[in-house]
Amino acid sequence: MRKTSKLSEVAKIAGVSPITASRAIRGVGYVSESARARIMEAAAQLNYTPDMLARRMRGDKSNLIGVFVNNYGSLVLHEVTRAISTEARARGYDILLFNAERFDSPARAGTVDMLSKLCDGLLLVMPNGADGYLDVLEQHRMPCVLVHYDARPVNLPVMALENRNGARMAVEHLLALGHRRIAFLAGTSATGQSAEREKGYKDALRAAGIRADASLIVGGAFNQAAGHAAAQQLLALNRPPTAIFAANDEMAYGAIDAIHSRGMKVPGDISVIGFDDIPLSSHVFPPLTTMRQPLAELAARAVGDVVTMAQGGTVPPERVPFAMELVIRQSTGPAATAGAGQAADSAEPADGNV
Amino acid sequence: MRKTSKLSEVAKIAGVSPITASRAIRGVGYVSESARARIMEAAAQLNYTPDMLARRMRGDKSNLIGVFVNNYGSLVLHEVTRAISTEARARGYDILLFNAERFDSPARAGTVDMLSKLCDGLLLVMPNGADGYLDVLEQHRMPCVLVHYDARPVNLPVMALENRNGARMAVEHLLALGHRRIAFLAGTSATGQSAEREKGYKDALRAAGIRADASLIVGGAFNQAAGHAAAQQLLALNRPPTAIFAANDEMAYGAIDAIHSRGMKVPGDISVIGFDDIPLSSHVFPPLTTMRQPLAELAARAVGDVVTMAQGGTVPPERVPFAMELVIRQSTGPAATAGAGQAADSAEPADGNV
DNA sequence: TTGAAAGCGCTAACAA
DNA sequence: TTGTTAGCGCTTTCAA
Repeated sequence: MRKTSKLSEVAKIAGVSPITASRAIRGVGYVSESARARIMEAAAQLNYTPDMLARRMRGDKSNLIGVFVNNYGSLVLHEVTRAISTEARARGYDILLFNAERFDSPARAGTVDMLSKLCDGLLLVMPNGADGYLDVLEQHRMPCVLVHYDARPVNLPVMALENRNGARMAVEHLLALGHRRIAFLAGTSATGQSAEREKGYKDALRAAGIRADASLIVGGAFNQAAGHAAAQQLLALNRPPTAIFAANDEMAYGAIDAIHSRGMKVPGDISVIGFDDIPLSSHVFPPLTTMRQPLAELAARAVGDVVTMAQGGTVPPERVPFAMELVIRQSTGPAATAGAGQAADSAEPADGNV
Repeated sequence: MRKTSKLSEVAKIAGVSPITASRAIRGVGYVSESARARIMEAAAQLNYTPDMLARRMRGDKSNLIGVFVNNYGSLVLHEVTRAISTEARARGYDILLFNAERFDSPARAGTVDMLSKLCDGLLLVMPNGADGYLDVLEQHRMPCVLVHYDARPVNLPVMALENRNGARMAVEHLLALGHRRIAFLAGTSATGQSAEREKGYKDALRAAGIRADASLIVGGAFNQAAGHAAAQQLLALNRPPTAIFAANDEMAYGAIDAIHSRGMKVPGDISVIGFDDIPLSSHVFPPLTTMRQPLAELAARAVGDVVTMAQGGTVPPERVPFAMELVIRQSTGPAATAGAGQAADSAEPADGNV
């Protein structure tokens, strides 16, 4: 029993031809009761399972949705994937997660190609706008939806956060607290999301009559280490900011660490606001004020759309925007006096987190 | 160019037979220089990529390692997967992540089967000991390694944490701080890990001459919600514990929340220690004391072993143990007085987290 | 140096 | 109701 049994073996035992066995097993077409019984018994005895690879090579459905990502490490990505997975299973599809780093890299080309053949549809999560694979996909008739993408237009359905508007809301929250020197911690440029968030940041400053200060925009990657490094750089300025808007929650964590390790307090000395609202943000210290993304709705729509396409339906290649919501916790507070160079007064850590 | 081009098309353009084209493209066997040149040009022109599905159906390598998991949601799992991914790529393999919930569920059977055919090797992360698929794998000659599994013996290589010993160390830390009423927050029974940790918990108590109190062992799942619920139950006891050992970090977070929302302090009123040391544990409040697992080494060994098997080597079907290390942060402190029913004195929150 | 035949496991289309 | 033929895209004999 070490090797998988094949249809022809089942057929031989049942004393029929392979195609008859195939029919019986799939429950398609005419098969006499007696033959069916014999076949099913033989199949059970041999522990037969159809070879989906072979089926798929013929062009049949696999009921699999490929989720292509560029970075296993990210926590937001983890949340997005989880939401997608839940949604897909609810619709009878399973998820195959593949980390390509870059879909058009020659080393992955074959695999990417194979997986797109294997899967009924594809979800590209946070794809790199510079990735040539996007163009390939436009041309293929492969059902495909982009998620968390806000870069150059692509002729495919795109689920995008309202990055610009959300960022603007975040900065407006800071402005309302009296902050004037507000820094922006930028992420990577890959998906275009960071650039949009930066635009929103500038929108808010402009509307408040504040000139953007180039030295207050730093960053480089959507992770903790980058947030930490960027915050350190900001804290070393002659006139450090009194508030920081991080392009995502993970960067915010890093910034908070950097502030703490300088002996300063959040939000007493510096306020920090993030973006995404991953579940952990209510558990870090201090609980993070951030912009929440409607993860469940976004995943539902994304999966719904690929499934529709996979089943032959049509989905317009439009950008579908999802609104962000401000979640106020305890990492933001009123602006202190002027420059927050030295540890000033400590503020209200408030009560425990839920 | 919408459909993928096939070898026969390349061959036709180059004016050779498919098999010759195949040879040229794979760089195998004799092909005249002129033919080779024509073929390569045709391939480039058609943007040809070999169909790995077809190749694989003939039994060729895919350079893919399938990682089967039961639960996308878990944070530990996320860390494990990330480590595995890094390690695999370093060895020239890519990872295909599949969430089966239960590998032997009839609904997944076909997919699981196909994926095991598709991949050169399999890594089962935190598999369910009750899963019949484990038996199937024993019989297949499929290269396969279990990771984070500590249940019934299986005739396959298993990477296992020193769950029992690690748990004992955790509880000993609590004992050394003067705690006598120590609770255990159990996880799910699926992988056997929780049961082993519970044994270690009892070992430590026994060695300290303390009788285990059944009412102090509660739990049910390896997540925050379960930790929260379990802690609430403990806090409602007539004589609540002064310290809690959670079967993993996520449960510990939940427990800390429950304690906080009762208006009590950690570790002032109750100490909490976790298990795993996921990166976030140094960022929660208070920074979590926990047992660190040697993630990188474990992943390296796991991947190394499947790869060895995939390449024809042999790996003994042994349990490979990995030692845990106590990481003391700020969620554990000296036991207060007797019963910690009411909020007693607040303790040392110490300085900021790194 | 090249190609024809055969087959991986399965099933649609077309007989019988 | 059952079976034969043919083919998905590729590559390993074996022969030319």
